[in-house]
Amino acid sequence: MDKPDTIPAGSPRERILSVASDLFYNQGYRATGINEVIKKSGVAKATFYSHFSTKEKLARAYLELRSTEELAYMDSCIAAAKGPRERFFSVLAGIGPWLLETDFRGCVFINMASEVPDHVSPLRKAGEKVYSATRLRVEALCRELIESDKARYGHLDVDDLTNEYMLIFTGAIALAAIYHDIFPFEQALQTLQGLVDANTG
Amino acid sequence: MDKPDTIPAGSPRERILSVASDLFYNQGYRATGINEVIKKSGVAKATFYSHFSTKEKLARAYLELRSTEELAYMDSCIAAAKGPRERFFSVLAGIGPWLLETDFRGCVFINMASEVPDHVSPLRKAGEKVYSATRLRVEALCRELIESDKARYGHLDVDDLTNEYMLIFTGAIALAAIYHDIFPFEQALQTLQGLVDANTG
DNA sequence: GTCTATACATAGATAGAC
DNA sequence: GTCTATCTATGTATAGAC
Repeated sequence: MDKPDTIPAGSPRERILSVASDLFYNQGYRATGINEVIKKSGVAKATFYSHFSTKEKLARAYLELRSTEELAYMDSCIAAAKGPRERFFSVLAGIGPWLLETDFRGCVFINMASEVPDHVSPLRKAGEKVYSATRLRVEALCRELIESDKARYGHLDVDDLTNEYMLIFTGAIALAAIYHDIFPFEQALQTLQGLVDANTG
Repeated sequence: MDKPDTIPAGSPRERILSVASDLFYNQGYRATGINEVIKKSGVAKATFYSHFSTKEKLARAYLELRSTEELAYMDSCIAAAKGPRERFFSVLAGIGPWLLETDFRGCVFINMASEVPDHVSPLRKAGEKVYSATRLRVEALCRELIESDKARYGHLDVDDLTNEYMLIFTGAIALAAIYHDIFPFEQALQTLQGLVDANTG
């Protein structure tokens, strides 16, 4: 079960992080033991502890890695989209494939936060940072959309739209995890369309 | 730390459940040991195991208890509200005080799901049930609102509005946990108002 | 870097005396 | 129901030989 039959490539540190990232996310932080990480990484115990002196340090590196990866993925989704309207939807649209890939395991940072009682722990702050960084991107896209067509989107408020976007975005991830299904994501896309297509009287 | 200095009242089973409910929610499911529950409940080990043969059984009872409590709270919020419009907002409005009480620890069921890898576990199904039950209530309130004033709300679709409500509702709880702050809840209320007050052209 | 051994605590769970 | 003792596994972490 925890034999190193498939050891990932790379340096010891990369292997450890890769394995930990997988296990922490897919079976939970506290459910994952250091020994399991060590065995599946194919490193020696001393090697592990030379790179990560405590489990919490490893968890920090895990969250750091995921932050980088997820923001990079988000940026790639934005970059691939053409025009203000498609770009606007791209952040939310991007989580569709991601939900399928991750088998609806939910948000890395919300999941970690639920296992960390101390609300000033660095393990909780990581989530705050990622959501703030996400919000910055969404806000820019909202502004871009509104200014791209004042006649059509001029009635919308950047801050309000950004808030709504973040709520729907986060809600879709959480509900998809609860229902283990893609439908909340589709509802979210539909809702977002309704928000920008509704006219004020 | 785990001494029974404040043992709750009631039968052994009630005491165990009460303590477990507190600990599972506030410090996490896997972070909470059976021994800790036993000590803080002020029961003997054999007594504990006579009521709950495994930790998972205790977790099921915990989720059952929380389901009942939360739906009852929701119903009381609805019942206390006057008129279709206030009733419509009451479900979302009710989580404001709840967020403060729980110190933004997030959703009981999402938190548990994040610690349970097996997506067919009963511990995950409990969350699905509660969200479905919540959705039923929200749907009824949406229908009630729309039919209460066809001129004002007649352009709204019950299913769409319900979907949006659930996304915003869930997103607010998750974001409040991430930010450890009430502001996502306030944004959610504002968003919900915008949804029902916007006119179609 | 590798390996084995081992520390010490705690996990979930059981047994037996009262 | 109570109590203490104990089992076995696993947790995090350290030490020492190679």
